[in-house]
Amino acid sequence: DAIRDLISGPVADGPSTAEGGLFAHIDESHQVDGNYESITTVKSLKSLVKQIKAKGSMAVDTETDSLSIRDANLCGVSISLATGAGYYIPTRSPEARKHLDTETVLQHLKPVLEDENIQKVGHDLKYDLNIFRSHGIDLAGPLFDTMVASYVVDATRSSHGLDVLAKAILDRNCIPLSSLIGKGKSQKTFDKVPLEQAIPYAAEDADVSLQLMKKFKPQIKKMGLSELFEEVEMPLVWVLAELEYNGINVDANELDRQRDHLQEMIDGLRNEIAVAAPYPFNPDSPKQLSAALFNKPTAEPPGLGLKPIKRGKTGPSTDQEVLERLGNSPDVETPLPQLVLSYRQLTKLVGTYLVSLKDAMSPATGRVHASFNQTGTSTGRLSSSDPNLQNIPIRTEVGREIRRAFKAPKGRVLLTADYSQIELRILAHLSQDSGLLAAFEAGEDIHSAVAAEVWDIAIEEVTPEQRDSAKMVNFGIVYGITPWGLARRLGPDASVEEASRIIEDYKERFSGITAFLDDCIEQAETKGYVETILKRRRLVPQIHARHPQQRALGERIAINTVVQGSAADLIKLAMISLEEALPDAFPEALMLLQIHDELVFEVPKGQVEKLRDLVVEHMTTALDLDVDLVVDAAWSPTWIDAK
DNA sequence: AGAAATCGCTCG
DNA sequence: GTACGAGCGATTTCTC
Repeated sequence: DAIRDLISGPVADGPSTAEGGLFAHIDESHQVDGNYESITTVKSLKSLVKQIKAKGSMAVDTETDSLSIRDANLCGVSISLATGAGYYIPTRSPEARKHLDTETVLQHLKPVLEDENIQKVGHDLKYDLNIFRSHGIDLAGPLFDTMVASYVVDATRSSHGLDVLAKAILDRNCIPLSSLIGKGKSQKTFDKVPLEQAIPYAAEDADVSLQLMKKFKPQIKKMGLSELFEEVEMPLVWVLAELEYNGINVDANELDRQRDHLQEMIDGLRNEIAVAAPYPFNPDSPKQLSAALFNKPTAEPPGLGLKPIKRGKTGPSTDQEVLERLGNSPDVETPLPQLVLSYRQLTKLVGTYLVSLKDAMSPATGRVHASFNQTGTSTGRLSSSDPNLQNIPIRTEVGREIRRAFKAPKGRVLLTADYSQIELRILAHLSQDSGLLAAFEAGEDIHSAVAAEVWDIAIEEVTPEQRDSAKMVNFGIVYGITPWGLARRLGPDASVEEASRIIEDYKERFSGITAFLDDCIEQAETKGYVETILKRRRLVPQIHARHPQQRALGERIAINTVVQGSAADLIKLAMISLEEALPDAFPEALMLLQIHDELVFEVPKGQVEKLRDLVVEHMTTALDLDVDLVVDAAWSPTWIDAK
């Protein structure tokens, strides 16, 4: 039935390009190093399936004609069962007569792919999982994802790409994909690649992944990371695949309305900027703006002669802080700083969100299917890209409006559930600081409670300013506070000495925190790495740097990674247990997004309160900490009102 | 012409 | 030059 879907269903034909032969050669330095064959008959396919069943595990990889899971067509499946060998089973190529069709191939592979007793080894399996799913195959079995394995072993690697790892760990040069499909404008899709080239390239990927697994598996075990890998990161692969497959519904008309509205205001601002400018310049260019503001009137080009406030690598900065200070300065007459601030805010919204979000909508589903990357951060957090749905505006009114375009389908609502003060609660648990634990125990407003301690006053006496300052301190502690950094954020008039005093008082009042921070640094120094609550590791080589500045960074990294990474561990556990509970309890509910301390679901309106109870329960009990976990939940047809 | 670096801004 | 962790768009600079 699912295969019939594939043929007559909504899956569109891949984009076609007319290029051919431009990159037909294979570079000599990537000599094929393995016994790689294609499988093009039912007989040999059946034989392979038999081997897979006997072996009980398989390395697998898919080739497709698109990176976007929702409109990608399968071009072939690679399988490796033994190091140095691999098979490519083409399903879509320029030489269709020479091989089996997609339906036949999947029909024969389905029993082993869906066999929960056959382990699946692969690189970035989340992608293959979704490709199979969109082709009617529900992959099953224990996973070993070599991309994630690399991440668990060393999260700070600059790349966890298969080719990069092959070079670094196996000392092997893989055939570059670009040698098959080209790059840039003339890039073609994999279905246009001749079999002669596709076979060694594709089979090699499965083989190399299998070889990497054999390196990583003992290493993970030796490092004591098997539980993190098997019980958290591998189960999470399924969850993230689900998020990406689900996508989130976006109202294109709402995006267009907002874009048109903002564009009118932008046009107006451009005119005002032109009037205020000493000479015509491009307001999108920081360099030209810098010249317009800070050049002497006699210089070329002529500027307004304002005094630079800070400088970057290439010249005076024109960032938000600088423009705000200029705008607030009584000696500055020009409206230019304020105009550019508004201009930047609006162009940011139009360019980064309104336009690109609409471009990202899948024609097949009308939804946006972002990537949730499992190996993108050094701390254990997820990241999101293509598009990034973890940085949709919320802090300003006009920005927040964008969330109005995120809309549940008819009859359904979006449910958001976010941890309250998660990093400070983690800090309280890890440090066992009596003051912080007591403050959470009492259910007090945490920033006011800290302010009361620091200034030695009753909590009722805390002024809004003191609370704001304490809030800055609380953030700062988790980031690895410095007097200079705190002073900057306390306001334009705050001195470093003042900030130092506050930090001293804080550290005295919360001595358990101080000891914890010192312990993080000491761990980094003695072991070379720090650990989160689930034993996730991050190497901190900066801790032994000779430059004091780099070393100070190492200390801040050590502190922040333990707290931020532990919070990431916690929500990952919650996601896994929720994803397990959902199909039975709420078969119509979908998990859509994770935003570091928040989860977003879509559910029929009538079920939302029951779902909220389940979500809150799983999130608050994901780990048993010495502080209570508090989760705030809200729902609405649109994201903007789910607050 | 395309890649890489820089700047600035969005989020937790 | 400075608080931690990310991704992305526009411009500018570098490289082929």
